[in-house]
Order: sequence, then C-alpha cells, then structure tokens
Amino acid sequence: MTNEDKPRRPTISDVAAAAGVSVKTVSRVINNAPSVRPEVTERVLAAIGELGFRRNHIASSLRSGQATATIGLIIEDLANPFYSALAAAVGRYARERGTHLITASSEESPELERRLFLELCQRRVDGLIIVPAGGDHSYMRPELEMNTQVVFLDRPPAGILADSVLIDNAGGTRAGVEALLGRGHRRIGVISDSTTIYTARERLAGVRAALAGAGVPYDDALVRTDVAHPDQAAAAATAMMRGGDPPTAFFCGNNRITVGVLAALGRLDGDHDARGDTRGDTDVDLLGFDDFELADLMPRPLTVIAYDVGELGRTAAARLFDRIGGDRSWPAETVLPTRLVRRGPRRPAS
Amino acid sequence: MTNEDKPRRPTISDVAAAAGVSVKTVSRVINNAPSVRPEVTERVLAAIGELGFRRNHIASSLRSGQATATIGLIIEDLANPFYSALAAAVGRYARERGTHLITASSEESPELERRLFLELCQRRVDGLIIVPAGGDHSYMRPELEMNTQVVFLDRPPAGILADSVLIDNAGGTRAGVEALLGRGHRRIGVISDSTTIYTARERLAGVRAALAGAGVPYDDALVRTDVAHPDQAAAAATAMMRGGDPPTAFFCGNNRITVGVLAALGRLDGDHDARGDTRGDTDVDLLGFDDFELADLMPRPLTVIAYDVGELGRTAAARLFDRIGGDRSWPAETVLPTRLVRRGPRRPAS
DNA sequence: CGGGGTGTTGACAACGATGTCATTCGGACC
DNA sequence: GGTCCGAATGACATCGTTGTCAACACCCCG
Repeated sequence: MTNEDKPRRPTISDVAAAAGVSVKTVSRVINNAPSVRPEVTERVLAAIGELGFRRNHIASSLRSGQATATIGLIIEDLANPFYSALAAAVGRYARERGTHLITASSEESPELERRLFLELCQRRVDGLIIVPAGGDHSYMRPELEMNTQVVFLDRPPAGILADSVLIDNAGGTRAGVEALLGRGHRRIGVISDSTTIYTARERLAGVRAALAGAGVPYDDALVRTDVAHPDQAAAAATAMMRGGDPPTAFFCGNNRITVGVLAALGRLDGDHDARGDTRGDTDVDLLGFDDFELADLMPRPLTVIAYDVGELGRTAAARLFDRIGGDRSWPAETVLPTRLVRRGPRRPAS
Repeated sequence: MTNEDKPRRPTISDVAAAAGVSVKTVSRVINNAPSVRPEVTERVLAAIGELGFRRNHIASSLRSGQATATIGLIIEDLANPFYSALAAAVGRYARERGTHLITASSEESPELERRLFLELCQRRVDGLIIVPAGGDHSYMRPELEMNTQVVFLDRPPAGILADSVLIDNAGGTRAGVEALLGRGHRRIGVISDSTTIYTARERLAGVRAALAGAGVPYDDALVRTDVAHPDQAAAAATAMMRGGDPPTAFFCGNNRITVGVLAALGRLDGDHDARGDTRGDTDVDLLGFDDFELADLMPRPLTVIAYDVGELGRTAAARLFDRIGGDRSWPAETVLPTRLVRRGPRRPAS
C-alpha cells in the first residue's frame, strides 16, 4: 500500500520540504519569478507534481491584498432567458480575463439584493454587476468608497452615483407603438409588469408618448400593470378581449408577458374554431418588448422590440473591468439602441 | 470635512481599537460567541457600524480551514435554457443554505472543463457539480482524495467513482419511439447531437431498442448525428424530407434540435402553401427529447420526452450538500424518470 | 477562609501564501 | 588581489481572522 489517505492538501511548505528549498523559492517558481536556477525550478516542479500541490487561491489573494479574480453578478432570476443570456455574456467576458463569476438571483426583492450585495462584498469580489431590484442603493455607498466597483445593468442606480448600462426602453417602445398606430390601430391593450420596476415605467412612458404624439387618448381600461407571470398576462389579455370594445392590438411589456398573451390569443382562437367561427382574432396585432429565440415559430405574427442582450452584458462587463483596471472617470450612463423586428410565421408570398 | 477618503477597509483590529477591546473580543461578537458582556457587545457593534466594518470572508475561511461556503457548477453553456434552469435550481438550493455559486461554462470542451475544475479547486470550493464534457475524469482523482466533493449531473463520470444524477435517457426515448411506432410510423427520421456525448448515445440506444422491439429495421439513411445547432437540425430535416421515401415522423435528440426541425417543417409547409398545395407535411409526427416552455405555442403538435429539470438540479445539489456534510457512503447513481407529454396547439374538440 | 468552578477577556500562534530585506557566492573590473 | 555588483536563495514579517490557552475576577460551597 503506497497510497496515502491523508485528507490534508499539501501546502507550499510541504513542497519546499520535498524539494529541499525554502518556501519562498517555491513561491517564486509558482509565480514564474525570475532568478531561480533551472535545476532548482525543475526540482520544485517535480515535487509539486508528486505531491499534487495546487496553490491556495484563498491564501494567495489574502496576502496580496486585492484581486480575488472574482466578480459578482446579481440578477433577478437566472431561470429567465433574458437573465441567463446576460449571465452567459458576462461569464464569457470574465472567463476571457481569467476571472470567475458568482451569480446570484435576487428574485426582485430589494432586501435579498442588499443581502447578496453585502455578502459578495465580504467575499471581496473585485467588482459587481447588478440588475437592481431596489429603489434605493445608498446602502452601497460605504462599499463603493472602499474601492468596490459596481456597474448597474438594465436599470439605473438610485441614491448613489455609479455606471449604468441600459437599453432605450422609452424610445424603443415609442417606435413600436407608433408602428402600431401607423397600421391604423387606435385601441391598444397594454400589459405591463409592476411599475415599481424601472424598465416597466420607462416602457409605459414610451407608450404614452406615442399615443400623445398621435392624439390618441390613453384609456386606463386598456392598461394592466403588475403582471408578473405569463398566466396573469394571459388572464389580463383574455379579460380585455372579452370586454366591450376590445383592443385591436396589444403591447406586451416583456418577453414573459408576450408569451402569456400569445397563449391566451391562441386559446381564444381555438375556442372560436371549436364553435365553428372563423379565426376571428387572428388580426389582433402584437407588439412585445424583448426578442426571444422561438419568436419565429409562434403561431401568429408579432413585432418585437429587440436589442442585443449579449452586447448588453458585454458592455457592462467591459465597463466593470475598466473600473477594476483603475479607471476613475466620472460615472457614465450607456444606453443601447433597440430595433423593431417582425417575427412569426412567414406569410406565403401572395 | 469629516468624511475620510481612505480606501482601506477597516479590519477587525480597527474595530477593536475603536471599541477599546481586543481583536479576539471583536471576533467573538462577530461570531455571536457567548460570554461577552452585553455592554461590551454593544460598544463593539457601535464601532462596527461607525467604521462600516465587514468581516473579510477570505481571511475567515482561510483561518478556519475549510468551508468557503461556495460551490462550483460547471455546465456546457449557460445560454442554453436547459442549463440555465439547472443553474437556477442549484443556485436556489445553495442560497437556502447560505452558500454561493460560481458558475462556469465548459462549452463542451474537455480541456476547458479540466481547467475550470482545477481553478475552482484552487479556490477551495466546498464542492462541485459538473455536467462533464470530457470522457476521462481521472485527472480529478487527486482532488477527490483531498476531500473535494464532486457530483456529476446529467452525464456520468468516466475513470473515477463519483455520485451522479441522470435521467432515464434510453428508457424515455424508447417509450417515445414506441409511441410513434404505435401510431403506425415505420419510417422515423432520427436527428441527434454528437455521439461523443453520453446522453446522445443513450438516446440513440433507446431508439434502436424500440425499433428492434417492433421489428423495424434501423435505416442509416434516416439517422443524422453530430448536429450541434438548430440550423444544422433544420438542414438535416429538410434534406430527409426532400429525399426519396421521406420519414413520416422525426425523433429529435434534444430541445435545440427540436426547434430546428420545427422551423424546417414550418418552412416546408410555407413553401407548399405558397405553391397552393395543401399543408402536405402537417401530418409529420414529431418527438423531441426535452420539454421547453413554449412548446405549447408551437405551430404543430409534438410529443416531448419531459422530466423535471428543477428536480434534476435540486437532486444533484442535495447529494452534494450531503457529501459536504460528511456523508462518505459509496457513490451512487440516481436516475430520474421521464414522461411523455403531448404539446402543441390544442386540437379543437371535434 | 481556601478550593474550585464559571464567566469574561486578551496575548499569541496559526491558516497558506507573498513582500521585504538580508545573505551568500561568483565573477567582472580596476 | 581586493572591491563591487548582480544573481540566487532564505529568514521573517505580514495579510485578516480564529483557535488555544492563560489570566483574572467573582461567586458558591464546605
């Protein structure tokens, strides 16, 4: 039996003993420091290989002060494709710079956001990217003053000054709704997430701006907010369609709402079919914020307000790495553009 | 000017000085140790608040030996909904236990998988969950012997003994294909990911078993492997449909392939429509491994081999936490069941 | 009134690595 | 031949925290 069952990891000093040199020399070899004789280097490397030594990154980053080569990402919900796409983009950017990523979901809870933020600071991450849930980030100030870098993503900070990377929510929505208006729609159902969320407010502002520009009144009966789940969106759309004077088009405030409304309209169509009606609702026009992978496979045409999610994540990551690298310029707000994209089944060329 | 611009974080000893106690007493207060007089506790807490002290988790976990309260997750691609759902489930489970999660994507590269694994070990994560890309994990052995816990997820380990949590790939596929056969299909197109991937091999084995059971020959012309992208799947399906004696049904080896094939069939339908044909391909039956959120909104009916992704992630996480908690029982393979689910548009009740 | 808790506190070492500085040893140079 | 210089190496302190152990005060009991 030559195998050893010691559960203890070899340390730099075990290696030093095995190689017959000092710990400092081992440290030098590990860090590719100059001025170590090739012969000694070789002996140390041999010992490292034999013992299966791996440098303790924890101890290393403690001693050297900063640079844990780790960043944190706080998002709302990793299971949402929008956020997982963001996380993937940030993770890839970090990876290319030898940095690891701790991802955490705040589930739209300001309290959890705060806890996660502070916990990640305790881990001395080099910086954080955060899609904030809360409406006040002054609690971050002490950490910012102590050299923790933070970039806000998709939603701006409140109560502190920090970099943010956003998309043109209001402008994109306005353009989309104007397109609906241009197609003759005058009754547009609006289904939105909670207005406590920045992006929802901005998008609603875009709706109002477009309506005002066309002189179309804003009808509260056609606006539903606080919709957090596709099922709620479906219910809201169904209710509007069954009401008197139903909308001829919908604006859906995000991808989950779009999906819910699509499902609801599909069911309404199905009911009509079952009753032998013509597909009466097929001409309901749909505008949704956020593109999604399967949009082209949806059973009806829709317009989406699209933007490059990967770009959004990369831009935030790039900003953060600039900061970590020592950039101390005045915090900036970056706004990425959106564009309208027609999705859904290809119409047969008639 | 009373504010201080020192970028240095206060340490436990700054707090001790401010409160007029020893560092050890501060440590006791931080850790809720008993036997500190309430009055002293209060003084220390006041000092902590005033200085904005936060315990350095790095130093703490270095001193106390183990327990970084961090686990690692290595998956193929966070942008894929399957993996992000896994990551979300694992992250939530970890969060509930006060543990953070470092997620990394190996992009199906065994070499990258290995690098990520070793890097995470250097960070002294308490354990790792890995969806392996490689076919040999003996490189992990030294780490395992040094008390790093590893659970394999979705694919089993090779070359070492470790826990794994899988789904019933072969059985689920067999059941699905048998259902197709039961509906009379004899020519079933099979589109699969690379057979270097365990799950792809297992699923193909399920296909063969079902065919063999029904006495239907396995026709190589109807099998396409190494499909890594929806577009490739679409191309493969299109080619088969355009060939002589096209399949009357497809088995799609994963969600991305299903999406590609759906898109291809949709385009073929569209072409027929454009030429004034009837929707000639509508009766092509579709079976796909993996459920996906928008399956019900797909333009045609399909059957999916579904399983609970959240459960998969939670089960692996639970196993890992058991191990971290000290469970040293013999490694086990857990296989979760699948079920067939009919998806797609609701047919009008006729 | 002394012995033996119990409760509170602090001095010191240690975790595993790296920065600082000193030491040693050749060889180049005057 | 002595001096100086740089390369190679090691002793030791240090990062921020916690474990160990000792010191001290106080109280209960016999």
